[in-house]
Amino acid sequence: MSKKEQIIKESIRLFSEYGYEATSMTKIAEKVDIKKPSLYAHFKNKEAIFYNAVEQVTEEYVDFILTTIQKSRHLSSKETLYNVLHQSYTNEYLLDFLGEFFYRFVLFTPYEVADQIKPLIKKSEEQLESALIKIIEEGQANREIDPALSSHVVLRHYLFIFNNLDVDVRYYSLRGIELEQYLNDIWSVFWRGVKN
Amino acid sequence: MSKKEQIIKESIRLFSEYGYEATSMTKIAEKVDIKKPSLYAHFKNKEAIFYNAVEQVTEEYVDFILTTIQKSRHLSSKETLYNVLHQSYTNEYLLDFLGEFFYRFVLFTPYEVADQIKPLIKKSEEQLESALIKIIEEGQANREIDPALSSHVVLRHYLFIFNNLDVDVRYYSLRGIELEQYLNDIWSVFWRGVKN
DNA sequence: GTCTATAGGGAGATAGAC
DNA sequence: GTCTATCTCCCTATAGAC
Repeated sequence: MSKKEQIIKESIRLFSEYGYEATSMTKIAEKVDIKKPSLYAHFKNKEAIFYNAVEQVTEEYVDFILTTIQKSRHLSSKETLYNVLHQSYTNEYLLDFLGEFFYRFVLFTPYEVADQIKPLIKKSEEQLESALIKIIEEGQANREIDPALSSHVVLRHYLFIFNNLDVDVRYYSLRGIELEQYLNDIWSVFWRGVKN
Repeated sequence: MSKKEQIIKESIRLFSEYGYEATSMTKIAEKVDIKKPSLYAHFKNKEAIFYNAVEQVTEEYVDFILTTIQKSRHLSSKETLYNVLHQSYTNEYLLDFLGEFFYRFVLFTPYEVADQIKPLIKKSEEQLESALIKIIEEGQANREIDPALSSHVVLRHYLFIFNNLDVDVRYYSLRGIELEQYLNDIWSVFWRGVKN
């Protein structure tokens, strides 16, 4: 792994744990075992490191979800929707590094870099939404999901769960069986609420 | 309003907008029209200001919810649960100042002050949960809510909505009719999912 | 309680040798 | 690309006069 890649990798961890302001260039340099000024040979400034970190995280995040959807293509809409949730929350790398970072900065974007990173996040959202709405509409065509419901209402609640489970998982430090139970509780009410 | 109260009031706004680290003592001092060192006549340090801010926000937040529940006592469980959500998200003060602050620091507590403020937040959660579980169990006794569901599963989904709507409202900048629509979409799937 | 002045430290960033 | 040395700025916090 090149120094540049190492810097991104370690900065993702630091930014997620401490936040943007509280992550100093010195700390990043220590993690990749160089001195602070050497960072500037790889990136123009701290904002550039952050931008590259966001870019990598959103790409990996979207890739993971789209791949999971692909793999579930032969299953019912119910199973696909459940799998996407389940896989997202039982994959440790996704949960511990990408997810932590993604949600911290989606929710509370540092002022100085907001303009730069908002387009990156918006793009990732659009990719996910267009993949999910297809599955929901297929489910309605199959009569798995109540066709009387607007597909956008179903998508809205699903995305609501998808996005915010992350918040709860982190907040309550849910792992293993507890996480599984939590996911199933939330899912069961959702599915009762949309099934045909 | 005393200077001390002014400091808390303005610091709540600043902390919510910029976060803990990015809110400096100088900015707080400017907002209350004194010089930075004068702040130290009122509070020991920045952490103390933050602690007092959290304390005030959690108290006002819980008070508001418990009062709303009280006022809805003569209504059905369905109406009470809906009202609590609706009132919380159509009250501007709650949404713009208390909510913004509360969720920012519930989700991403600054390292240095985490140990101090976590008990404050935990207490507020417990107060809300014990009030809500009563309403849900009443609803099951009345046959409004499916008694076959565990009341804790219902509470979990309700709290999930209650807590995380805030995240979405802020993220999508939902206001007025859009917010109303969003709330109703989420509510409709939830109620379909728990009703008898 | 409020001020001016300042200590002391850490931040981001740059210059220039190797 | 990496380093040492350093600049400049802003931070929290304190000393001490009024």
